[in-house]
Amino acid sequence: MRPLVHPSIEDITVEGILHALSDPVRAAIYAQLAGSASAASCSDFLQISNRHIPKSTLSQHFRALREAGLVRSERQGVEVRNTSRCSEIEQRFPGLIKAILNAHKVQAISGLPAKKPR
Amino acid sequence: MRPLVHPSIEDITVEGILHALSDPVRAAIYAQLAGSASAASCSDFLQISNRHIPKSTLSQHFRALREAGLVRSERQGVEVRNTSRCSEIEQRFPGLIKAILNAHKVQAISGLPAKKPR
DNA sequence: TTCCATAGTTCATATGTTACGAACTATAGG
DNA sequence: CCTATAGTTCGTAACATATGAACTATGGAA
Repeated sequence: MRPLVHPSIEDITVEGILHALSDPVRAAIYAQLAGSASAASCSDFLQISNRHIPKSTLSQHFRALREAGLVRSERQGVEVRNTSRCSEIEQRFPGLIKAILNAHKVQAISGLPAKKPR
Repeated sequence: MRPLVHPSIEDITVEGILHALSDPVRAAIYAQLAGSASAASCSDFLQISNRHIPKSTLSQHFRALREAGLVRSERQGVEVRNTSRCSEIEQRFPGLIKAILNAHKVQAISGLPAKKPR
């Protein structure tokens, strides 16, 4: 099995970041990771998605995030802990991640059903 | 021939924007349009690219930008003038476009070849 | 009006990318 | 060594993209 490979900070591209986060599943995973600042395993998201996303697909999504340089994955015992590389990316592309996460938040709020007046 | 179709501002999604701008050609076109604030035709970019990009491909790129809600295209005589919808998007997703364009600029300066993500 | 040039779109298709079940690998704990 | 858990890899079907060829739209000239 190949070792988990990560791009160095200078090999991270805007195109790669945008492509990775243009998928709603990956955006949700990344928002979770970046928001909580704590590591999370692949199977944590299997639970969150209520097992609607096959684990092979989830594994590929994590690989995409990893290869775009968005997350760092490290094996810890039987599972793989993923942490966001947001502080590194913030250094290279200031404001980018914050703007994208905020936009996703705005969109989530706007998509909510209008509240019925009482 | 179908009329040029544009999403209304509330139908524009972050995913759509990120996907559209994750392509280096589209990102370059959009940066040009957003930067100059003036309209530009499809064939202007044919010139700029030194005809290395086929016009059918360019046409599809403009369609992608249009359908993502990033540009507005209007026929004016024989050509189609494209303008950036950045002020509308700024209202819906504050700071998003600026952060992305700035990140592309940072990357261009850092000298990395704009590689297309898989 | 007919013809032509320019600008762009659409179509067919070849090539590339993604999703997901099945089979596999890795690790920990009996 | 056996089993369970966590995740990866592989094969392939479904979907997406790039591009040449054919088409449409518009304006101007003959």
